[in-house]
Amino acid sequence: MGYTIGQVAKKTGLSVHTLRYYEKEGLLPFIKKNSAGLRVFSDSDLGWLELIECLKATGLHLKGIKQYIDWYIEGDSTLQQRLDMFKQQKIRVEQQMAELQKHMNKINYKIELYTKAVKEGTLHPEKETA
Amino acid sequence: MGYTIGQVAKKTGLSVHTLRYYEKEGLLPFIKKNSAGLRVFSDSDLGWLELIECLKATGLHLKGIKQYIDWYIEGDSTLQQRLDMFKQQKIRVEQQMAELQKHMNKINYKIELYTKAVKEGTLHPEKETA
DNA sequence: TTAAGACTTAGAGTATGCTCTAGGTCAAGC
DNA sequence: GCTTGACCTAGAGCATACTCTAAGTCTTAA
Repeated sequence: MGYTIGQVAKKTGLSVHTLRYYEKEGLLPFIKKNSAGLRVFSDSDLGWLELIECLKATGLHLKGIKQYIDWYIEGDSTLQQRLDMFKQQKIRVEQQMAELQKHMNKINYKIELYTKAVKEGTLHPEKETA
Repeated sequence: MGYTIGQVAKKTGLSVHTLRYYEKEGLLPFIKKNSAGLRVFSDSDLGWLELIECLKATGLHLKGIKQYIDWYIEGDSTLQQRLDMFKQQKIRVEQQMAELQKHMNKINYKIELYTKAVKEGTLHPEKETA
């Protein structure tokens, strides 16, 4: 039930460097080291990495993620802060989804436009810029 | 039908510095300058800025955006490349949407979990890590 | 006519998030 | 015993995308 840093790198797609960097930044405070000083990642550590990815991908910086982890370590006195953070994050994701849909519409329009243009061999720039 | 750089900054939320930076990087090659050397942004330039934002927000780097603009300038011989780029971008957006939905699920789960925990005054860490 | 305020260029500086290097330890296999 | 390969630390270096500074111009209004 323990993984080396190399195994975790393969599993997650993160580099060994990045994993060490995350630990240095306080994002992986639960990793054990064995007698030889080697990191031993547990399944729970993999869970933390998943959460880090989730928060990062939804717009939180490493600092914000560290804040959450610090709250987690602090214990039950920070439950409300953590809940608020996830609620805030939810709002962000909803905004991101709406934005993404708008961008998708624009891209679909461009695909239509360029599909026609490729067929005709020319784009009429007086009708379409950008 | 012309805007100063300051007006465009206000309209778009980008900084004056960023607008000049974009121009320097070749992302705004159609901006005119008046006799005093001041930039005069047209509505078409605002359109380009919208497209830049769209491509940036969907994962293209400024280099990739510049590539598109260079193709645009090159003319009809690059119609296929431009179409392919938008198609590629569409695939990316679809992936991003799927990812975002997964993250949303995780966040919703956390909100449920922490809502309960706040009510009860404690989170049971043996059941939930990260 | 002079001061404010928005603009100009060239180029330096910064924040974020890696990414790599140097120099070293340790365990396994030939 | 020696090499290989994965690991270690500390710290330097890098890419991206800004962000700011210095020094100067131009327009407008008191």
